[in-house]
This record gives sequence, C-alpha cells and structure tokens, in this order.
Amino acid sequence: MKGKATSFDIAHYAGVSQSTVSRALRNSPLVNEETRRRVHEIAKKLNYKVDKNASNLRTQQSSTLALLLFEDPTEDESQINPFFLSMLGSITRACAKEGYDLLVSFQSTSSDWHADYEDSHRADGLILLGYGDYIDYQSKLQTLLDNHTKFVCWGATVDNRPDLTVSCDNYGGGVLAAKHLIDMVRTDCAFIGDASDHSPEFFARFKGFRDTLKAKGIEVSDRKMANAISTEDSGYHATRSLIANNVKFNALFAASDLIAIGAIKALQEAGVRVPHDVHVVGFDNIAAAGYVSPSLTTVQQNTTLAGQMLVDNLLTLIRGEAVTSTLLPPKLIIRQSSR
Amino acid sequence: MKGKATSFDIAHYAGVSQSTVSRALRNSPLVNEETRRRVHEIAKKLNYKVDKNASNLRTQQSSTLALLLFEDPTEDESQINPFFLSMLGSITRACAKEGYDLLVSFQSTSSDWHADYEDSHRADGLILLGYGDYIDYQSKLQTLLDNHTKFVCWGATVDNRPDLTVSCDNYGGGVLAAKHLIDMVRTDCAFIGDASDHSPEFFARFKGFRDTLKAKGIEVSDRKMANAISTEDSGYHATRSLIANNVKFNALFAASDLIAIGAIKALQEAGVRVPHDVHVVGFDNIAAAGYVSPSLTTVQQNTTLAGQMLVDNLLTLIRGEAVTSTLLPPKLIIRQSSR
DNA sequence: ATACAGTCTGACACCGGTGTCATAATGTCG
DNA sequence: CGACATTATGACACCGGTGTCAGACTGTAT
Repeated sequence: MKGKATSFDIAHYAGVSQSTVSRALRNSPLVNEETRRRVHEIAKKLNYKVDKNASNLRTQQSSTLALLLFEDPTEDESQINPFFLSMLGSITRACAKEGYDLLVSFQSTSSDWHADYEDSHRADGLILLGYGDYIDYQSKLQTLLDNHTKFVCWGATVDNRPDLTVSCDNYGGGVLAAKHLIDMVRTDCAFIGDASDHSPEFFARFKGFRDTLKAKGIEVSDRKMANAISTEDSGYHATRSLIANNVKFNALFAASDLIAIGAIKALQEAGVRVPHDVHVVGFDNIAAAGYVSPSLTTVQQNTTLAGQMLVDNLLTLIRGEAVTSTLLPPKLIIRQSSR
Repeated sequence: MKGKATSFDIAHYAGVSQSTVSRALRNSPLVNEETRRRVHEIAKKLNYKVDKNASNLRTQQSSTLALLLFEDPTEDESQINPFFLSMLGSITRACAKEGYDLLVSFQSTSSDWHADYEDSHRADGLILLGYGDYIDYQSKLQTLLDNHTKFVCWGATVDNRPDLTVSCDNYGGGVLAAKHLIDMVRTDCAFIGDASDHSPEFFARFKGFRDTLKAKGIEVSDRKMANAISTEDSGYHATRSLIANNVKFNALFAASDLIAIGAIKALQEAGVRVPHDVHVVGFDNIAAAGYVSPSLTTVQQNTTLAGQMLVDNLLTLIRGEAVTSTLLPPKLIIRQSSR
C-alpha cells in the first residue's frame, strides 16, 4: 500500500461502493449494520482517516476556528502577554470540547492582517484577541462585516455590533478596585494605564474607578495619571515619571497586572513601601500576580469562562443564530499589596 | 454576487479561462504580464481568496503544522505550564515566518491521541511538546513512524531516532546548576524532580547535577531526593515531605521553576530562609522566576531558538531531507535565591 | 399476482482549485 | 514561404470526499 488509504481502497476490500463506505464511516442510518461494522473494521486496519480537505471542500466548512492575536509590539518578541496566553489556553480547550480545531496566528498590530482565514475556507470563524484599537481597526472590522465573515472580539467593541464582543465588565472591575481602596481608606489615588478611548478596555476600567471615587467626592486629578501600555516596562517608566514629578498618592490602580508589577518595582526602587506607603491594585490576575512580592491585589478576569463564551458565541454566529452582548463579572482578589 | 467569489467568477470578468486565472494568481511565468495584472486586479476587487481546501486537496499538502501539547493533568485545567506557553509563542512566530499555519491542540496524556492530524491531511507535520513519557508514548510514536508521519519532539527522545528530537542540553544544565552551587560552597544538595527515567528530561538534569558533584567527591543521597511533577503544588509537597523527614541540606536543585517556586514556599513556611539557609536553583527561566521573592536562580532554556529549531527541523523532514539531533545550550541565570 | 412501502446500495455530479496536454498565435531563420 | 521555436491560452482530468437520485431487493397488504 503506497500513500495513504482512501475510501476507494476500503470500498475495494469491503466489496461495496465508495458511496457506501462514506456513509458507513459517518454512521449514516442508511447503511446496514453488518456493512457498517465491516467498513469500520477495514478502515481501522488500513489506518484510514477522512481527508479533511476533500471533506471540507465538499461540505464548505472546516470545523476549524482561527484565533488572531493582536499584540502591542514589545522589544522581546518571544514574550507574550500572559493574560492572552491564559485566554489562549481556555479557548483551545473550549474548541476541543466543541470538536473544532484551532488555528493560532499572531498579528503584528501594524501589519496588514487580511484576515483571510475565513475567506480561504481555512476557518469557519475568527476570534480576535487584543487590547484596544489599532490603526484602522474599526475599518478592518467593517471589512469583515461586509464580507459576512463570522467573528467575535475579546474586549474591543465593534461599532453598532455589541453582540460580537465578549468582554469582562471592565467598568465594574474599576468600581471594585475603587471600593476596595475606599474600604482601606486609601483615597488619594493614582492611575496608570490609558485614560483615553484609544484603549477602550483600559478606559472603561478607569471610568469605573473614577466614577466610584467621585461619588465619594474624591477626584482623580490629571496630575496623578500616567499612560502606559500593558507591559511591565511601560508601567515601570510611567510610575517613575510620576515620582519624578513629585506626585503624591497613597494608592495606585494599574490598568493591568503587568503595569502594576512594573509600578511596584519603580515604587520600591524609590524607597516607597508597598503596601505601607502606597496600596497597589492591578487587573487581570495573571499568574505572576501571586508571585510578586508583595503579592498583588487585582481584579480577576475569568479566562476559562471567557474562552468558553468566545467559542460558544462564535459557533452560534456560524450556525446563523443571534447572540447577545456578553459581559463577564470581574472578581476582586485581595493580596498583600493592599493591606 | 452571492457566496464567495471563485476563480471562475474572475475568469468570467477577465474574459479568460479559469486555468489562466489560477496561473495568473500564482504568478506563473506562463501568463502574459498584462493578463496577470488584470486578473490580480479583479481578484482584489472581488475580495477573492484561494480556497485552501481545494488547493490542498489537489496539491496534497496543507502548509499547516500541528502542535500537540501533552500536559501532566492538573487540578486547574485552565492553567498551562508557562514554559510550554512560551514555547507555543515562539513556535507560532516561527511558523508564521515560514509561511505555515499552526493548529494547536491539547492532548490529555491519558486520552487516546490518534494523532490523525497528518493522516487527515490537516497538517503536513506534527510538533510534539510535553515532558516525559506517558503510557504508550513510545509505542504511539512508533505508530507515527510506521505511518510515515512527519514529526519532531521537544525533549523526549524517540527510540533509535535521535534526529527527531530537539531539546535543551538538560545534562549540561544540571552541570551548570551543580557548578554554581559548588562555587557558592553549597554542596549539601537536595534534588526535587523525578530521578527516574520515567521523565527523561528531568532525569538528565539530575544526572548532570549528580555527576558534577560526584566529580568533587560529593554524593547526593537518596534521602535528599523527592519526586515531583512540574507544578508548584507538587514541588511544595515534595519539599514539605523532605522537611517532615528532617532531611538537612543547604542547597536545593529543582527540576523545573514551578517546582522550585513551590519548594521556596514550603521552605519559607518552615522558617527556612532562602538563600541564607538554603540556596535554590530552578530550571526553565519562566517569567515567574524573576517575580518570586527571592527571585529565582535558574537554568534558562532558549525558547525562541527552540521553537525555531523545531519548526525548521520539521520542515526539513517534510521536504524529505535528513536532520541531525539538535541540542540547545542552556544558560545559568543567577538571581537572589542563590547568593 | 399486484401494488406499494421500507431498506439498502451504486452511479454520478459536484466542491474549487492544480497540472498536463493540445493548440492557436506570433516571431525567427534559412 | 515553410520549418520550427516561443509564448500564451483553453480544455480537461484529477484530488477524495459528500449529497442526490434512481433502482434493486425484501416484505406485507390487497
């Protein structure tokens, strides 16, 4: 036997037609039980596997989803945002559970992601994962919509299509962080992240935080805010600039754990004690949050559930059914950095 | 225009045959420059993308690699070994660089991984990633060999086929760890990992470690060894059992960083100071190694290079050429846990 | 015996490309 | 002008399955 066995080979050995083999292997009720058993047996002996390309071509679907990861570029390309990695894990498992394969692809935020995975029938739908909105992000999403490409987004919203987004309740997370600091009587708060709508997720976290303090009559002044993207380095430098500007605060809310970790490092280097002098709260609950010293209080996003919802919603869309906007509840994890 | 455009649609608009369209799109030198331009233009306008299934079916290859991740089962399924995640990142990037797609799949170690990705023409080759050897691992690899499936392994060896393995020089890494502890005059060493050939990678690390100490006339007694799989929890409990047995040591070598992190926790809980009382050295250099307190001295595996080599070697095999066994040099990263 | 429903199977078109072969059109040279 | 190489194109089989349709066969009611 040269090359791989085909359904014709099985047909030959079983003494039936290829059509019958195809039906038997898919357990069609049309075939006789005895025939079905014989075909399965021979298939197993020949180590036969259905050719996915032929099958997909005929049925016009691929049983495959594509995960497109958009990342802020970092100096060290091999380091991936741990939060996304965690999502990747849960998405992979969710796909497996639903019997779908997963194609993974990193997209440089600058590059022209043609997102041709679905057009080329490599995948039935796309999962878009990444912070914020990049150059042309919305217009590219619009192209996807125009092409009737099925996709769901994590975090970032799609104009007029809230149903395509699965996201953590970032605003609610910001509220949790603020309430916790109010409980701890630490209301002279700084914020590090991106308080513009350039990065919608970070902005929502900030708004929830700010609004909650405001309700208590406390303002977060512009002086106490610094921009950062979600890397340790960026958080470190943003915090240093606050310190250099002689900004005073007794609590700090970071838009992500990586930022918070960088912030703690900058604070400690400046001789500021955490949590004694400054309470720090992060966002995401990445693994490292439990390892840093002091361990980091943070707002947890349930990545397991998130991955499951992304896959579920996408599959629903692919089936042509409607989905509703999905907002996942955040949860405060209190650790040493704020007590 | 309902549905997606096909090459026939383009042929129609361009006033040429479908054959010519196919050739033009692949920039065959056979087609006239002017025709080629017109076809490309129309294709772009129609948002045409080659149907991968049709193309793959005809050419009998998929431009896709499959990554199969084997993990020791943990209680929290969503947490993936960070070292593997790091590998995943570098493999993804390496694939993209070579113009290949990547299918990612988690395999429960217990489940029957038919590894049918290649048989079903979903992927041209497999990358196997996981510690150690599981039930039937070698026999399953043998099945792959029998089926002429192209694959490469990380770490674990394949009987009689060293060329199919890309791996860190685990033995050399163990040597580095031992030499470092000798330099620090901490030679009363414990080892936590798996000092049996059940887990070949861990065993090699141990051998390099043990042999180096032995050359200095120092024995690592069985009493000072405890088994653990690569989780923080497992490292924690293994260390507690050493402490409970009243085993004395002033240095500890852990077969992985996760084990080391669990070990440090157990030591600290028992009132043992790290590094003052016990020096700790890990293996992998996962991100958390830099975050824990004290930060962890460890043997770094170059995951970027490893991912690249895995992909390169696999592609070489797919081209039908020979590859040689690949061993990557480890590097010692000295941090606070050993000084 | 005839009609008819139910069960099972084979023939065949089809999915959308790719590769081969034949051939038309044009140019070149003796 | 005929022989021949060169260039550009179309026709067509093919990859390996899936879905439709027709029909053979069996059993049961009329």
